[in-house]
Amino acid sequence: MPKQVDYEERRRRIAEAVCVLAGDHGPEGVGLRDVAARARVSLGAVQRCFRSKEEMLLFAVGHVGERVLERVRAGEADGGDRPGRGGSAAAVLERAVTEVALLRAEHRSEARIWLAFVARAAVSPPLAEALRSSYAALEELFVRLVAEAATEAAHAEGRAAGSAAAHRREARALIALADGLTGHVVLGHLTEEEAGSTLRSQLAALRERLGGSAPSAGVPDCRT
Amino acid sequence: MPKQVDYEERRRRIAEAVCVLAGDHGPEGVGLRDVAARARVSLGAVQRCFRSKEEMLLFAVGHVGERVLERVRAGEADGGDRPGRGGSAAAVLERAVTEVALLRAEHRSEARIWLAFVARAAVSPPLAEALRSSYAALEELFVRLVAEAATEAAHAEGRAAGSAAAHRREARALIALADGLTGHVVLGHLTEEEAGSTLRSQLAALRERLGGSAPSAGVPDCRT
DNA sequence: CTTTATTCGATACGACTGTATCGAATACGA
DNA sequence: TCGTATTCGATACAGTCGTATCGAATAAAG
Repeated sequence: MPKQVDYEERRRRIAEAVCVLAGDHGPEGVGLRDVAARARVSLGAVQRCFRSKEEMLLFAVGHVGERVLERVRAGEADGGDRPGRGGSAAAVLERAVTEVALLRAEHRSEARIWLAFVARAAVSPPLAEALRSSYAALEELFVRLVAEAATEAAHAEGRAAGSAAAHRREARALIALADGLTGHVVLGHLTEEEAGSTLRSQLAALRERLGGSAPSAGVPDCRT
Repeated sequence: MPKQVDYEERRRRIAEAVCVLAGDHGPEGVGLRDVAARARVSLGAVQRCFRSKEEMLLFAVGHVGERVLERVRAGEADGGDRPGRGGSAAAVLERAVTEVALLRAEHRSEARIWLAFVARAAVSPPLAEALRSSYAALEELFVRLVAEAATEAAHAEGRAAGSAAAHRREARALIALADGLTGHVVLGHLTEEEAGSTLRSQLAALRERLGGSAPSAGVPDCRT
């Protein structure tokens, strides 16, 4: 038998290279040769790892999606384990949506890649399918977070939490808002701070809503 | 002199062809030859109209942006002229944001194009500049609409309208929400109806917020 | 050591791409 | 009517793309 290689590790490394290049030139702008050079492997190696370019891009977008979802879950665990500390359900939700929005400069590259892949998905059905499953998982996670925040708020004020349908609508709105803000920051229409402020103000409004009909005098509204 | 042609008309026709093709294969996927064939002109004619492909794409995205903004303004005029009818400021705002979200199936192509161009703008600075100016205009328009809706609601309840900064934040959130929903519909993660419902429920929440701190018992919440 | 299955890097190929060039056709000004 | 400036469509060109192919190198099995 020939020299045995760790294909998984290699695929990951190639995916990493794809991400870097796709962030700089868009998914269509990356060539297999550039990827190979960036990943320090030969063109043939790339070809043996992925049957086609499309398959490579598919793997790469899954890679990014997993990383983001992983960070979201990590933030959930940090705040959710000790529900008495500063990590209330509302705080966990805020951290999650901030993570998804990819506002921080260090994640700007991921934001560009994600945006580019979403756009390309409008053309490539298999890519669309991959992204749909990512969003489906994200939505379920957010529905749960919203519901938890709602019961928390409702319990504090002695009211009933909203319906599951309402929670789902709020979750969808949050994800869409985060995605939209991501695009606006990548575009340069909004700065990182402006987008963050917008996001936080909407979260504050959501908290008020979830608490029941009581307007709640002292909600900390974030000015900017 | 040679046969004189209407360049403006030709550029528009070419831009139309670019839009159709870019909607199907993405902006990178359109070739000058395909554009020429679609617009029923020769390759040379396209080259004479636009110095380069980039310039052509720039013109095309401006074309789309103008069409959308035009529709938004048209909806504004329809509802704003008679502020006693069903066209309250809030209704005008709703129509505007719905138009921007490009949810209707007949505008799906425009939605795909816009998404693709936003993604490409992350790579092409001149394209980003063009889109930024489009968003800047859109934001000013929405700030105005939100402010009008706020004064309307505040007057009805005898309270003071919010600050200009608050209105701007709401406007930005609305645009981002609309953009995010556009993407989710194009992707197939949400149906047109789901996105519309999400949008309307957020608008209802915004109306409550703008009315002052009174929770207002009978706001028509739209279930889905 | 020999055999054999597998991976290696390189190179070849055909199909595009955007751009440049060019002679013919055209229609106005003199 | 002649001259000329301009537009026309076609073709040439250099480059890149993704993919296919191929002999050499490699390492486990017999």
